[in-house]
Amino acid sequence: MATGRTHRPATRSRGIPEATVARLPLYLRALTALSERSVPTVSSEELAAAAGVNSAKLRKDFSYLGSYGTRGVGYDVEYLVYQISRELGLTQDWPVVIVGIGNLGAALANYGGFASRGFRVAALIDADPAMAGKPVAGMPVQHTDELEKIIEDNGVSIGVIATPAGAAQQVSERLIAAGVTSILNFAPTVLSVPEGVDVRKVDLSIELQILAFHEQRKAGEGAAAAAAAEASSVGGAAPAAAVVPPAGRAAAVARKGNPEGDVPAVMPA
Amino acid sequence: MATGRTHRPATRSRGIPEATVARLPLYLRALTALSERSVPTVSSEELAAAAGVNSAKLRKDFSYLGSYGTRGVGYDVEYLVYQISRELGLTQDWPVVIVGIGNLGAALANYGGFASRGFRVAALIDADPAMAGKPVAGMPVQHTDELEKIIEDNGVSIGVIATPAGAAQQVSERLIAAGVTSILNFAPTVLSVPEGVDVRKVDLSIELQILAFHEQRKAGEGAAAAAAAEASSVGGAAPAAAVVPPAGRAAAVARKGNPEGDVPAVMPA
DNA sequence: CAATCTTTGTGCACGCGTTCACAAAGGCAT
DNA sequence: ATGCCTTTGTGAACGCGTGCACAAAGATTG
Repeated sequence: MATGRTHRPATRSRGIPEATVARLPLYLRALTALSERSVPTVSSEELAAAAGVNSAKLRKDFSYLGSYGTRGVGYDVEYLVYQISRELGLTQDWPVVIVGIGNLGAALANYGGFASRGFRVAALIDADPAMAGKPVAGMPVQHTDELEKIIEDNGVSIGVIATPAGAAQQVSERLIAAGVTSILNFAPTVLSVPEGVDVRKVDLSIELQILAFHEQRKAGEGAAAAAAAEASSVGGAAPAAAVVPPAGRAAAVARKGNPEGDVPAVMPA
Repeated sequence: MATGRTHRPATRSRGIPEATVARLPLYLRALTALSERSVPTVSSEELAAAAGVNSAKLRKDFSYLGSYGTRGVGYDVEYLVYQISRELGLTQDWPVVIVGIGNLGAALANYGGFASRGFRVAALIDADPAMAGKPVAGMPVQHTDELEKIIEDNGVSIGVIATPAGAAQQVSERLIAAGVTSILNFAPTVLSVPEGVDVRKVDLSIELQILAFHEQRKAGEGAAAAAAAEASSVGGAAPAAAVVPPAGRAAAVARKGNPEGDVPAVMPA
């Protein structure tokens, strides 16, 4: 997965642990699938398997919601779907705006599942005047100048930022000033926002780098491990540390141009 | 951020805590920016601010790498960039394949930052025969039949799945069988993979749902809190629990069709 | 109606991650 | 050369999250 929440640990939301909240959508998805197959009840064991988690963890998670299971039987699928949906606030309508209609923004706009769970794309906004009026996903792109008006008129509280990194902070400030209090940020930047505003980040680059780290480890254990691996197992970083010249730096790394700092996680224009 | 890692807690990679690994790309980005501005050194305080974390946490993170800071001065930017890059395995070339060239897959293929940090798109793969040969991001899309050959010929170990949810599991199995050991999954499904394979998931829908949860809480605290909030503060779930009829279920929630279970986080086709 | 069997709900312990706070280290000025 | 001032590196405490393991609860069967 992507990176975790930024800023504002949100301590503990009304008694429901953050970790549990993050899993509820997972359970909901699995439950919805069961519901469509008209399965009446599920045991924690089955559902946990479907969601890819530990059954004890799942039971504990549900216990925070008030646990409506029946011992010896399991959980009522329909009822749980309702409970979780309500807890997540999915029983109401959430208008969202997408700012930055580049490659990624357009892809997001076309995302079908967007509308399904209570989320509705209220507007597509882009700073490029040439984009204004162009239909994307059956909806005309509007110019950034309209941002404030759109937010207020539609009562938007959730904004999606898919702009280049350079514009993200400013866009977030405008969104927040206009009333947005939750932001999903696809731009590769750390947004600094005031207290009370939630930001979640999705960053392809970071995900790949984390995978690369583990990938390198796997490879290192196999063959290359013997390369320079003098058993200096200080439990520390890596064996190569002793090989690297304390001054032989960035040559192989410091890449020219903008490494990726100026475009959102996904973006061409 | 998106959702966290799936399966395989990867215990603790060679002494570097997983949480630290997840932050290294963040530091690297901030350091790269400093490097481009030719800033020679940074203090943990400054860098931490740029990366949006606590300075003590940053220092501890760096201490796992072997800490190359100078007391009273700070860290050498260039050197740190190199160290982190090496630690993340970014000094080598990582060929990746993107499977599922729909809206999202295409957007990912066009992602500029992809190539910059050592990641190189080796191939674009799609199951639709009509897509075969079509150029996307200046590269011809290849048919799924070629998948195994492509993986092996290019020594690909990282795969990106951007297919509909229904195809994801099968695609992952083929990728893994062909030699892929790290997967970045954009499809809204839980992939079950064998030991040793790393999977990270990016799921727009889940992110939005988590934001909605917090958004609802914020709104609830303000006005609606008084609605049915009899001080039944059991520390449990929510006040509304007492309001919901124990049998009045899914009506408002169980949406028809496929809620979003069949398309990747972003995707039209 | 009683016994049995299944499955929930949770007390408890453990480990990771975060944060504080401070001693050690090193540069720099005098 | 000596002392001051800054900043690192880390010991220790704390809190969250996870998972085990089991008692309580209820359905089901005879």
